[in-house]
Amino acid sequence: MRDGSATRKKLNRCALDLFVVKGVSATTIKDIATKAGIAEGTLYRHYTSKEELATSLFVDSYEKITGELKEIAMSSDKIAEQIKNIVDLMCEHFDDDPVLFRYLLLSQHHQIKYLSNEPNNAHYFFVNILTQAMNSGQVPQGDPHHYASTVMGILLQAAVSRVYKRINRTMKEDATLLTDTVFSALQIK
Amino acid sequence: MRDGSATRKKLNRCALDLFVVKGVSATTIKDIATKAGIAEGTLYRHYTSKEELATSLFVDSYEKITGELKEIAMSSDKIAEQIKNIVDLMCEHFDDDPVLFRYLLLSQHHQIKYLSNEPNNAHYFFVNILTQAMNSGQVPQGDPHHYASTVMGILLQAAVSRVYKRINRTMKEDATLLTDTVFSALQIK
Amino acid sequence: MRDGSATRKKLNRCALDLFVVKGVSATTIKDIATKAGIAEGTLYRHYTSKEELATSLFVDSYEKITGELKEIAMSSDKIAEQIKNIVDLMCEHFDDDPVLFRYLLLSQHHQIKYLSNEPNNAHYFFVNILTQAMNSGQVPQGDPHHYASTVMGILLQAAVSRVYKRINRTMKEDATLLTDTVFSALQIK
Amino acid sequence: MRDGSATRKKLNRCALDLFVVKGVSATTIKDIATKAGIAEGTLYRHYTSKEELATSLFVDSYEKITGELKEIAMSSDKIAEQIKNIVDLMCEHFDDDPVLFRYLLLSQHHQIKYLSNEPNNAHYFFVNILTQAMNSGQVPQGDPHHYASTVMGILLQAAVSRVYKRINRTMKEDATLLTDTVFSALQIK
DNA sequence: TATGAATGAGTGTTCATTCAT
DNA sequence: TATGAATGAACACTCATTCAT
Repeated sequence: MRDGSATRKKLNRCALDLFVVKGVSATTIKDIATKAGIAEGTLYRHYTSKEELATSLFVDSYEKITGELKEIAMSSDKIAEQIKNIVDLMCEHFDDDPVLFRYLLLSQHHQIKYLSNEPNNAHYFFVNILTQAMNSGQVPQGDPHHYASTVMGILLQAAVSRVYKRINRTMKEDATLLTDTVFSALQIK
Repeated sequence: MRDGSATRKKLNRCALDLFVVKGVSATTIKDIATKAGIAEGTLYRHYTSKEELATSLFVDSYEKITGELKEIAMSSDKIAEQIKNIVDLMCEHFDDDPVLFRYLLLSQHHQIKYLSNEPNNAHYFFVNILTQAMNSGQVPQGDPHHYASTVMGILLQAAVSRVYKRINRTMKEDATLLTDTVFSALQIK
Repeated sequence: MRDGSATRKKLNRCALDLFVVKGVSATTIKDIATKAGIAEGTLYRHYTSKEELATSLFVDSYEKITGELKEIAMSSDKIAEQIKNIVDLMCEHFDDDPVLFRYLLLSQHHQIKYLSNEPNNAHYFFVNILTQAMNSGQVPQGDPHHYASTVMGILLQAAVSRVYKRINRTMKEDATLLTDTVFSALQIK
Repeated sequence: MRDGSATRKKLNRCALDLFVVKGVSATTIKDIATKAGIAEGTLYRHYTSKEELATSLFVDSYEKITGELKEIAMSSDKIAEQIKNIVDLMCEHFDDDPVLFRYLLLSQHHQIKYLSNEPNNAHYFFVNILTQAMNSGQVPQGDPHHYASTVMGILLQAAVSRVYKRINRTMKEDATLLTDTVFSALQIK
């Protein structure tokens, strides 16, 4: 499979680029094959359908990131540290591959049903660590879902603002600013 | 039925419902016609194409809301009042027609190019009022784009959290909470 | 039927113009109605279908002209006079309404089956008078179908050449020239 | 079947047959596909649209014939020889593929705009050689457009008469007769 | 593994025709 | 007689998928 893995890599990247720009259903197999420089039939050596390709791109990355988030959560029990580390992680991921990040944002509504464990998503992850932080008095009492929604909103919209070039700094450059904004919003410290 | 205005209303509502659930390109004319109880050809008496229907639904509502935002901005020069009124307005819109609101959220990435005036969108609206507030010392110095992104993130994600039933209160019920969260995030007052 | 006859006249003329430019099947009811300034449904007060309209326009004029040709044939038994009169008649018709004439030319292949009497068409008309002329020694012996084809070819192509502006004189202006050309081709006189 | 050239050939022939009998716009993709024993989508592997197919069938053959006419024109400067060769060529083409010839006749009015060089058509070809012949005294003075129209009319109507079975001899059988008729009409020799 | 011609169900759209007004 | 909104069958065309090579 020396040959196949290079083809698959090119395939994944080209599909991703097109999915982000045109959307999954508006992207055709022909589009992908042409851009990747392969024949249309070749795609079916790697995926059983376009849908499987789209889902695979989403699930693989989403679960990888979610896994990293969980590790971070367990590395500390101070909410300030946890949030700082999460913000750093997301900034790194966004700067590393903004197209992939954007795909995850755009696809979530349609793909989320394919996750191995639905409530295992980012929102519930934040609910968990914020509930713990509330219980240990690090965050004022309140609805943990409202808090989780607030954190995610601030971070995701920061990414969206970069996609639309409303903000031209990297995420990493604003990591501290974002962390502080989340702290303020949640009245931490 | 001499004039087709009732037909058009039914058409718009059914199309909207389907677009939100399945996405625009996955929704077929047949889907819409069947749900609206009209013939497929009838759609074309009202819109020249499915695309025009999708765009029209977006642009009409988006520009209506943007217009209301502008009025609010001019009704006061105190940022706290402005934000309170904006939050109230968005809460009302969401509760009034969550499906429409969700459509606006989902479509923005593909439809935004059809707006009569692109930088006339919500992000730039917030940039403007926050810049004024910064100049008059009501908000600490900082990047107005970061502030705008933060406000939008908090409000939009609050809507998203309701769409996914992570939060089951109405937006209106949380209007004060949301206003306060925005104030905290921006260190107002 | 004071009102109806004016509508019908406008209808006929607009349909004719469009049929000639775009062809019958490429012309839509909407095209015709718009150009004639009437509603789409109104057409069906006058004709049962688009096909009937197209056929009616063809048959009415074609049979009128064929009738006139027959009268000419009986008005003399000298082939030179007959041909001169026929050429004059066709020149007049063409100059009077080139669009109608062109419609007859273009439609003949598809409409000819609707004529009340198929072999009653122009070709067989010429065959008849030329056979008579051959029998009375006014034209050299030969295949009357070849002669008929030759006469029609010369006259019809003269019309075609005007349609395409390759010749800008009226047909009438060339009536004598055309008559003489036919005489030469058939070795009359 | 690795290459689609056999499919394309069958496609072209079946489309041609149908276009001639029913007209281009009345012929459906389904008609063509069924007759050719292929799937509807297959047509689009060879042509981008029905229109392109229709135009391609016309232009390819028309320009091939025009090219041959030009060669003939240069092979001699005696108008009698030129005309004899042209008539022979057209007779051969007609007898070889009457359906194609008929398609060229029927389509010319709508397709002529797609020719690479409009005045490069048969009419202007005749104008050119007849003008030369007039200048060298081989043909009496006169309007070359009238002469060209006459030649084309005689030849094309001879073909039409065969299409409608008014004349049942092949064109080739009448080649000499047609040549002589043209000579008479133009008063050559 | 890779190809790309072929497939055919399904799509958006058209348009002749109907009918309540 | 005239209207024009509504119809729905039919159309041109698309595209995910298959399969012989």
